[in-house]
Amino acid sequence: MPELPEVQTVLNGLSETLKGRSLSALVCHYEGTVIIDPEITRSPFPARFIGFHRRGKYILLDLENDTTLIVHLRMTGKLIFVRRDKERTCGDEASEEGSFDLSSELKHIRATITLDKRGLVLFNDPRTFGKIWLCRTENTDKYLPVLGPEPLDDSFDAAYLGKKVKNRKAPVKNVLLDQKVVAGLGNIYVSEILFRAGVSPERPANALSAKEIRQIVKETRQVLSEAIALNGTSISDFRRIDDKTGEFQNYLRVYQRSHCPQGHPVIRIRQAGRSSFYCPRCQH
DNA sequence: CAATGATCCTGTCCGC
DNA sequence: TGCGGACAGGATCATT
Repeated sequence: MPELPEVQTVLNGLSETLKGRSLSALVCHYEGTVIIDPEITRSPFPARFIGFHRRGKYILLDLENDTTLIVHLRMTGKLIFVRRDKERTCGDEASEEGSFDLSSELKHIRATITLDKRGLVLFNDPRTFGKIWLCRTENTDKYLPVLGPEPLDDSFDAAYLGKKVKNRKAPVKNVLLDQKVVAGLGNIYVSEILFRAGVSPERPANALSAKEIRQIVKETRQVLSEAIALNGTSISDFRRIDDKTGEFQNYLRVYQRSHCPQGHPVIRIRQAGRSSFYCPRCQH
């Protein structure tokens, strides 16, 4: 379930791998996965990648010819870079860390992003929720929903969050998952942030103290920064574009844990149709 | 506008 | 062994 740190990790891999290269074709293998802006009237290909950005959980790849490729991985989306070398016969590549069994992935390839003769990127997505849009760059905002501030930007501060929670009596967990409040958080990181902030996910958002709001902002920054530095959380099947895992799953304190770091039992409740993990002795 | 629930989808897991 | 059902959950839509 890619959230902001996982999306940033994928983007980092893309910008490294695609820099200086061109997009030469975009093929959809599952109806609805690829959406083309009707304002694109003639083929923009080939087009060099000239910008690599992230907004919330959206990946934005700017291309020449005033076009932008937008990718949202949703639940199970995965981008897989496939190198097409002339000589792939030597066995050393297969034994490299990060190699993967492509044949087991082929069943769920929903789109192919063709670069050049030497490589392509496959969009693997078993549950088909993911999307790829190709739009005119000036239309990018029309293809993105309304999103709150980036949690790592200065604009996401206690004053802002205080204002947003003031009229929300829903549990703080639900409010932090709302992408219009803050962009990029998902189920894993909200659980971790609230644990570190010592706040129960069940607390009504409008009942938080100023101190707790400050704490949530601070821990949001901290948790996301740590997770990005560790290339995200590979809890189910998240992988980087070279199939390497992230490392942050080793540092989760409550998400899918039976006990918190203090040794107290972690309980699991259901909120807004999703699991929340928290420690009732550490979080109030 | 806020809150809630259904929906989309398929691999995996559990109980019988 | 196999089958039905629950579950995983990001975003969107409909309803209250």
